[in-house]
Amino acid sequence: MTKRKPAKSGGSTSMASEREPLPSIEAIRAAAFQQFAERGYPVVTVRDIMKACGLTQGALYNHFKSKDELLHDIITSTQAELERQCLQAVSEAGADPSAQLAAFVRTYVMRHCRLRVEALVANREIGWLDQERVSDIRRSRRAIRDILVGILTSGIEKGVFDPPKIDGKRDLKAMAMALLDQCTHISMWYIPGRQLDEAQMATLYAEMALRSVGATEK
Amino acid sequence: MTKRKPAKSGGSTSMASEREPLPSIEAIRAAAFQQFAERGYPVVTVRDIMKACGLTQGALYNHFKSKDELLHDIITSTQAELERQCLQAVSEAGADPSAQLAAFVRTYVMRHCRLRVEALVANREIGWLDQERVSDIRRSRRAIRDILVGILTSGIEKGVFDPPKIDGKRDLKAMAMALLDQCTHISMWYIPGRQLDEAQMATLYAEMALRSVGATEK
DNA sequence: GACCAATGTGAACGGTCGTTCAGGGGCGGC
DNA sequence: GCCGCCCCTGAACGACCGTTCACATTGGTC
Repeated sequence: MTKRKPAKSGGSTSMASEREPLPSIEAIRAAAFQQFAERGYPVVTVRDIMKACGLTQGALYNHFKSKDELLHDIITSTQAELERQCLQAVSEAGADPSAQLAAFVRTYVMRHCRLRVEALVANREIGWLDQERVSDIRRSRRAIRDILVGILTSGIEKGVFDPPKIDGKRDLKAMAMALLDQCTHISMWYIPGRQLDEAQMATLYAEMALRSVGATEK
Repeated sequence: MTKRKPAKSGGSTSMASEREPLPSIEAIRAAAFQQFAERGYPVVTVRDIMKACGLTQGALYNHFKSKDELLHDIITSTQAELERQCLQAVSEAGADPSAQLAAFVRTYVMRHCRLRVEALVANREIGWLDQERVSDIRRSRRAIRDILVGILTSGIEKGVFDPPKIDGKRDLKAMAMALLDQCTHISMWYIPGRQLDEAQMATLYAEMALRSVGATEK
C-alpha cells in the first residue's frame, strides 16, 4: 500500500482470474477490491483499476456513476453479506448463549481469515465515502455489535456469563467492541499457511471470547 | 475523514492552541496530526496543513523535506514513545507475569484512550510511507508484540497462565496480536465522557486480557 | 548601519486526477 | 442491409497536487 506505481502483473493482458472472461462489471469489482486492499482507495486511480482488468478508464462509467459509487457498491455488498452470515450463525446455534457466542466468533473469524481482501477494504476504506453514503454501513456495523450485546445480555440473565464489572457496573457495548476489534483486524496481519489455519484461528478466538465474558465451563 | 474540504475553524486566524504562539515546527506537527486523523493522509494537502496553523504552503519546506517526511516524523516519534512507555510499565511491574500483563495492557489502553488522535494516525497512516521509511516502525511494532509474547511465555513457564491450546499447540504470537488489536483500535471509537473513563477502560481490558490467557486467580 | 541566516510568501511548474464525450465496433432483431 | 443498443476507446478538460523559487521580512551580531 505504497504511493508508488501499482505492481505490474507479470502477464501481458489483465491480472488474475484468467480462467473465464468474467463479465466486465464483475471484473471491475474484483480488480477494485484487489487494488484498494493493496494500495488504498485515494491513491488507486480509475486508470489503475481499469488497466488491471484490461479496459480503459472511460469504460468504468458504463457500469458505475463514479469512483465513489464503485467503492460504496463493493463495501455495501460485503457488509451486508457479513451481517447476514452472523445472524444466520447465531440463529443456528440454538438457545445457549455460550454456543451462540462461539458460533458468532467462529463465523466472524473464519470470514475475516478467508476474505481478507474484502474485509480489509470494507473496514479500512469506509472513511472515504461521503456522509450520506456511509450511514447504512454504519447501521449494519451497529447491528452486528448489537447481536453481540444481545448474546451477552441473555448470557448474564441466564447466569452462564459473568463479564468483568468495573466499579460495580458493566459496559457491554465496550466489551462487544473489544471482541469485534480483536476479530476484525485479523485481516490486517493473518497470512494463510503460517501457523494456525482458519478453523484453528476460529477455535482460538472463540475460546478467548468465552473466557473474556466468563462463560461457565460445561 | 471525508474527501470534502476541511472543516473551517470558526475563528479568523489559526485553529486551536491559541494560548501560546508555539514554535512553527510544533504547530505544523500538531496541525498535521489533527488533519491526518480527521481526513487521512492522502487527501490532506500541504496547503490544508499550513493554513490550519496560519502559514502558507511554502513554509512547510523550511522545516521538513517533504510531506512524506512530515508523516514519518510524527509517526516515528509517537511509536517510539509508545514502545518506551510499554517497556517501562512492564519493568516497573515486578516479576509476576499477571502484574506485568495487567500493567502492559493498562498503560497501552490508557495511552490509546488519551492520545486517540496520535494513535489513530500512527496506526492507520503507516501504509502511505515508502518501504524504507516504514521498516523501523514495523520493527518497533514487532518489539511491542514480543514484549507481550515474552510475558505470556514466562507466565506459562511459571504455571500462572494457561492460554487456550489448539490441537495441542499454542500460538502465542496470534494471541499477542489478538490482545494488541483489541487495545489498539479503541482509538477508533472511544469517546471520552461516555460510559467508562480511561482508567475504567484500562481496568476492563486488563481483566479481559488476564481471563483470555487463563491467569490463575489470586 | 551593514550583514547574515532563518523564516515566510505566493506565483509558477509539471504532473496527475476524475470525469466527459465524440466516435467506432459488434451484434441481435427485423 | 440497416437500425438501435450496448460497450468500449482515448483525447480532452478543468481542477488540484507537491514542490520550487525569487523575493520579502525579521531579528541578532559585529
